[in-house]
Amino acid sequence: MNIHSYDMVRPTVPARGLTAEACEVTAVDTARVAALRTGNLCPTDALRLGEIFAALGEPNRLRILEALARARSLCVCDLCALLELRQSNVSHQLRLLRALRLVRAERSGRNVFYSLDDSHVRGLIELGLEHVREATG
Amino acid sequence: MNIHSYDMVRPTVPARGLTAEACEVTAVDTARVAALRTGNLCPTDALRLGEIFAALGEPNRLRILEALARARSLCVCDLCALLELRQSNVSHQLRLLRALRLVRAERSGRNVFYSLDDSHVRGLIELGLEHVREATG
DNA sequence: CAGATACATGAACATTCATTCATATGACAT
DNA sequence: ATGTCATATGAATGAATGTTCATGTATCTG
Repeated sequence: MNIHSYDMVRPTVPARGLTAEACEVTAVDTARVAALRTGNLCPTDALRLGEIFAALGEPNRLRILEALARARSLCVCDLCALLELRQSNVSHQLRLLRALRLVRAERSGRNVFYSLDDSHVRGLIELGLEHVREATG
Repeated sequence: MNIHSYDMVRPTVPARGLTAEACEVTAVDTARVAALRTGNLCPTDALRLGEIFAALGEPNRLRILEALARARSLCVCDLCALLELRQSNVSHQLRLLRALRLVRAERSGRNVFYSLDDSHVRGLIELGLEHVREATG
């Protein structure tokens, strides 16, 4: 995922591996495939969706989001302390999460407090946990 | 995310960047941080959860899952044709998705048909899309 | 203003990981 | 058995990206 396009500049080149490739397979149910092609997820939605999941797929970002889901809001230094991560690291992750509108920043004096900018994140984490806990058994 | 541990061998070393790090911050709300520490997401759940999201965070895997969500089941070659990906590529992705119990394989003659092994995946995709479509506006 | 604190950011580095090629396995037909 | 088709897998490689260091910016204090 071209996740480092968080400077809000959408990538102009197709994401890695999304270039058209030859399909070397012969026994294809052509009709079915054609039918599925219509009703496809539109490319930009697919791209954004992938970015969201990629953001959640990084352990430290996930921990940040999970922490913010429990605490209503936390400043950067509290996140550093809680997660035992370098301030620089946390700031970089927060920048990405901000760009994806997953978190929101609010300045208060010298501190910047972050909170979830989205009700869906909590839901995604919970739904994911359900799967994990079922699959583990 | 240590996603290439899909040989079902859980990594014995901590994932990248999860090693304990010094926290160089001074002005921490210690009480609050301590309170948040309890009730934390347990490490193994966090790891698995990250793996799930990382799996969904890769464009081609996401496209595979989205295709399987619409079609009830598809063989590898149909997936290749639909997504215009190399067979080898698709097989590798499917292997990962299998290991995470996101898809299920069923052999039928020479073909192997894949389907979603999990009701949550559909939900995760839908929830993610909701966010994307809101945030885009 | 000078110094300190909290956070942001750029560049560099190290690692992960997606994709490909080559090849192996498994199933069916002849 | 031999050949072909469908899929799986190992190794290699190139690109993406997480983390760190060094430094910059903003806010408060004295």
